[in-house]
Amino acid sequence: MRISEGVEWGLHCCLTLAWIGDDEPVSAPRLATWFELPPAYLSKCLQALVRAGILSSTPGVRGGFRLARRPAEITVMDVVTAVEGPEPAFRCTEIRQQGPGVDPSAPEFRRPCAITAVMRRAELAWRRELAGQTLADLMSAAPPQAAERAQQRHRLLRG
Amino acid sequence: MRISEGVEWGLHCCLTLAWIGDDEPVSAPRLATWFELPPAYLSKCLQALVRAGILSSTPGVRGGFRLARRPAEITVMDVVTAVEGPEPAFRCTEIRQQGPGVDPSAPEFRRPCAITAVMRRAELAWRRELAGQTLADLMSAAPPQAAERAQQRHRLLRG
DNA sequence: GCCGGTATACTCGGATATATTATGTCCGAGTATATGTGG
DNA sequence: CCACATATACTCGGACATAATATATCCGAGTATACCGGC
Repeated sequence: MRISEGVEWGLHCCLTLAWIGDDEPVSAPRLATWFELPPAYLSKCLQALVRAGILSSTPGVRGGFRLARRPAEITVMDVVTAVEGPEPAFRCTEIRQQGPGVDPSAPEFRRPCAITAVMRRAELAWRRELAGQTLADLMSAAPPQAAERAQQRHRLLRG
Repeated sequence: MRISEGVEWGLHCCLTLAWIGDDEPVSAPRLATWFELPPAYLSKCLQALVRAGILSSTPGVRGGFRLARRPAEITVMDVVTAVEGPEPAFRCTEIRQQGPGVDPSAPEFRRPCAITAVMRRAELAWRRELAGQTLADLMSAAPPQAAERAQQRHRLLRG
């Protein structure tokens, strides 16, 4: 089990965009040099965020990405789901119905097995935590230097 | 993000072993035909459970695996950790310290970033749920037919 | 009939391949800007 | 000097390679059983 790096990248980029504000978009190569990340692959992750409606992209020579909603309306869960996909981490393959001498149409199999129930409940608790934190919460939780650095860098790279 | 199938297999096998009882061990090939799983790979997963102290293995012609502790002393978290490994799912690579014009020795970097904190908290909630459920809980949550089928199959395959 | 030695069949355990997924790269379509030109 | 057409540089977006990991397989070391021969 392993959360892809794109999640971390996406969260940091969203936070950066939140600090910069909506005045003008930031391009993927700029964000990549920002964090020393491979530009093309970061672009791929940002595209996923656009498809999820978290970011909005504007093409053109001064285009780039910006937040599609206000920071208080974007949860960490939204970003994680956008990058990782909506499927649950634990996927029951119903091996309890396999093997010799088992009737898959038995009524006991109408309900999910106890193992799946526990795993789903745990994953729900995980999602609940992530859904309870918005980008606005992260902004206030981070040290002030982080916001300053973001805005400073923005002015710097903007030229 | 995706939990490996070995977790599901390990949990089902542990539950089966709990129902069968400690009177005699069950071999990996037998458990494999049980659930129609690849025997060698299932063996690999069971070995991980042995290394974690969840199962005890006995070699020899009538050997196999059995629970090393009582079902009430084995949590779902134990099994998941044994199969998936102890590392957290989210691994912060500290990209906040990367990029031009950042001093990695700045005091603000002594504390983990807000993103990592949220991800860790969520993962902790996930682990807490899994640690709160033992094999004994699963046994009582499952329908009675499951326990019956396990014992019946055990007698059947034992010959 | 009983005991000891031996061969055997079955077990786990780790080293070795393959498949799938995540990571990384590349190039084309499109757009706002800057430039040059004519009026 | 102003308006317009055009060329351009930069953007996103998706199709195409590579690397890492999960999945699957194989074979060797070891042990309890079963068998066989001797006493």
